[in-house]
Amino acid sequence: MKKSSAAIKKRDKEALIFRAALRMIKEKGFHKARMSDIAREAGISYGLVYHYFNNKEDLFDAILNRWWDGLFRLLADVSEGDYDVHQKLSHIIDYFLDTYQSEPEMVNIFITEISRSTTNLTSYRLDYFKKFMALTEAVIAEGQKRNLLRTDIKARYLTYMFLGAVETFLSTMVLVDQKIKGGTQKERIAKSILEVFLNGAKKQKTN
Amino acid sequence: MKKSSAAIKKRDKEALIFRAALRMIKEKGFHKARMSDIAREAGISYGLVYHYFNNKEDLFDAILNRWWDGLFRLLADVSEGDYDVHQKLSHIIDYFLDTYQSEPEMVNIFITEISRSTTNLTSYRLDYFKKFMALTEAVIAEGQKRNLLRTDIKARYLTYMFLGAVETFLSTMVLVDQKIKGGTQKERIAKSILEVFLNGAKKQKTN
Amino acid sequence: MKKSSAAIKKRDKEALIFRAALRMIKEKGFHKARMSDIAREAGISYGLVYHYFNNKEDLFDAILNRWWDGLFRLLADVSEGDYDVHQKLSHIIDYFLDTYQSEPEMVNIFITEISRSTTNLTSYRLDYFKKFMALTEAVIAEGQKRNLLRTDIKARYLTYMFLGAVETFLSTMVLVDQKIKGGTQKERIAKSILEVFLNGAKKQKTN
Amino acid sequence: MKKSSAAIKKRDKEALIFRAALRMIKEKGFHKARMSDIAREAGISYGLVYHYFNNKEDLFDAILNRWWDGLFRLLADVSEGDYDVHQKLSHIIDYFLDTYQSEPEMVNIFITEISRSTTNLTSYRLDYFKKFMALTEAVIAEGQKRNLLRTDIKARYLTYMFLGAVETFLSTMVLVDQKIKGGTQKERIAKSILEVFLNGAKKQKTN
DNA sequence: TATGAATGAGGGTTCATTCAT
DNA sequence: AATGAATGAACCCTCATTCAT
Repeated sequence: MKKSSAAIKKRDKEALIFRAALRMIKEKGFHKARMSDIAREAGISYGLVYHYFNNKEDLFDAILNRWWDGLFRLLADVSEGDYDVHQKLSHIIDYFLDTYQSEPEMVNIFITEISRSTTNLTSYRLDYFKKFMALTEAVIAEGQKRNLLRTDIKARYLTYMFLGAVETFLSTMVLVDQKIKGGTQKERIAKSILEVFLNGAKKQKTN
Repeated sequence: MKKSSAAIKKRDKEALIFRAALRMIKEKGFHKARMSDIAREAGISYGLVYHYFNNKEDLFDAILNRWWDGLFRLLADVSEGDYDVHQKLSHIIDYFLDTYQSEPEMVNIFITEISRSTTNLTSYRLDYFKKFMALTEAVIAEGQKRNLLRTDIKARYLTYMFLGAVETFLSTMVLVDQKIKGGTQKERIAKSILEVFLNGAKKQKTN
Repeated sequence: MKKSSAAIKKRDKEALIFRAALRMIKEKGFHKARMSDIAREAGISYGLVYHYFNNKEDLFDAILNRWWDGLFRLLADVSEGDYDVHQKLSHIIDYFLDTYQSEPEMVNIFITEISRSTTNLTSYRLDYFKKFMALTEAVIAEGQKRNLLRTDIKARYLTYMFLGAVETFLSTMVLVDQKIKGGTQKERIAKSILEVFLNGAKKQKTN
Repeated sequence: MKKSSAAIKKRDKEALIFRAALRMIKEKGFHKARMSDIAREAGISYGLVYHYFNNKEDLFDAILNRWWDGLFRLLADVSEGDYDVHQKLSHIIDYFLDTYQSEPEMVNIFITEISRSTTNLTSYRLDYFKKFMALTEAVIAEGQKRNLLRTDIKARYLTYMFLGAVETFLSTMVLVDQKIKGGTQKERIAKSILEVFLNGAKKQKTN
């Protein structure tokens, strides 16, 4: 009992620091977030952070791993599931928007420090990114094979279009620190992204 | 005469430092690019940088201003010009892709340090970003008014879709340091973006 | 009974830590040997070290005391014993070489951290060193008085010569972490030291 | 002119820091001597030390290199010179004693941080030490070959005896921070070392 | 203009020591 | 006795910025 309760405590403190790091890195960016900021935010002493994480880089990696783990799990679920492309893409969109609601800092960091930052980009981090692109591209390509998506445009390009749309919605919300108000707004955004991606922005003549 | 030639010299040296800063910030990011790196890259002593720019922040602002100036000029030209939406959007896409070809560092910095970075974001920098969004949105909204774009989706959302596509194409190229090979590839990318944005990714039944 | 068995246990744990400290200090030096290293080496938690030793300095002192105690006991035995100088010096040499065989860490620490280190030198530690020198000098001086050693050179200088030889043999072995292989090598070394110290390095004419 | 005078200034400041480092490392040892101590001792600001030396380790290496350079030069001179063994050994002794008079900190550091410290011992530093031993041994071995030194004891052991004597004289002086008073004391010490090393400590019967 | 020496405020990390359990 | 979480004072090093020349 003692051991497991201590283990739980250890986990808790780790999570405490983890969340404080999320907040501070979101607020100041990885570079400007000082270890002392994180410690203060977590309400603990300076040195204790180093009890739980080897160094700043490791703490950052822990955050990245959590992000990628969640995303890859979702992509695996989606890939394996028996959905058509529209549903799969819909799930992906939902995942991003849901995560943005439940863990805005996480998404913020993904957008600002991972998705677009060459600065923090070590090669293995780039690999994660490529894997993410590739998995999404696989979904798109499968849609093309099943004749659900146009084939006159490379799957890769369609992927850019799709993820670009998702990211920019998120980016803008991140940039202005916008909150998604309730489920309705989220659904409207999700629907818009999917709609335009699938059917385009052009006014149909027959409308 | 002397004066003006001195002025030209001053301009030249300023430009020299400016370009060196572009390269270094692209390579290392704003935070990790040291003033001494920039000076070395420019082939001058690092004290001299301070003759031409008050400090690192100012140097960065100079870069941002040049970027925004170019972009706003383009948007102004496009807005005032007598084009339909498709052409206007096409011009915007071309501007980004052309600039990426002629000044890849500039676009790189826009993507990594401006577009997505909350870290470097002072409020006046955010204002520039909002203005950029607003101008693009105006183009889109005008397209809706002229019945060329669907109206069941907010102009803002369509704007996100459009810019998201552009940005993600650029981002990916930036991320892997990809060069655009010749005009054909550029045209194919431009066409893809516009095509999908306007007509969607869905395979048409009657095709 | 309980008490004494507890006392024995206490002694045991103390000895455990002591030996671990010996090994780690030998390996890393006093400064670089962390309390946590010592605890890990001893197989206990690092808080526990502080139950047995007040602090790192005290732990170090415990080591020094053990060293000096052994050495002073030997010197006392030798001084009081009814040996001639040659035998006395021979015993001193043997003591060092024997200890190097049985407790190489101890000798290592003596050489690297005590004998030559002004860094770890508090004044009372210097006193020990002076006492050691003085006791050895007494042996030498007695040899001079008994007309067994030359008197045209100060006893102090002869002492330096003698101890210098012993120390350098040990130092070199310590430096390259050399093991003394068997009793023969030890005897040869001991003989060499004594021989050269007493009779010099010069080739005798009559040889 | 300007350049060379600047170069001289640079050298001067470097030497200033070098000497301050010598003093502080002598006083506190390499580990306890802080970079800030050295800067203060040199009368300059903290960061300037890093203008002249990359880091603490480099500063230490600069000291070591100066020491070994001097010593190896002496040994080369001695080896190549047309002296007999006695004179050669005499020159080596003189070098140590002279250096101790002119640069006591240097010798102190050699004794405390190099000669006996396994802590600061990287492999290339050990190599220097071995080279030093080997060069001295070569002198001794040559003496044996020319029938000037006894051959019944390994050259290596004789070398230990010789260097041990020198080092212990120096060590003791270093330990008690003793100054060599004038040339006479130095000569007496030098004579004692050589005398005892060559002819031994034993009282000659025929005296 | 131009140089690069000089400054010093940080910030990351280590580790002896204390303390609650 | 025993654990290891918690603390925080040091200490190394970086780098934007200033300044004498």
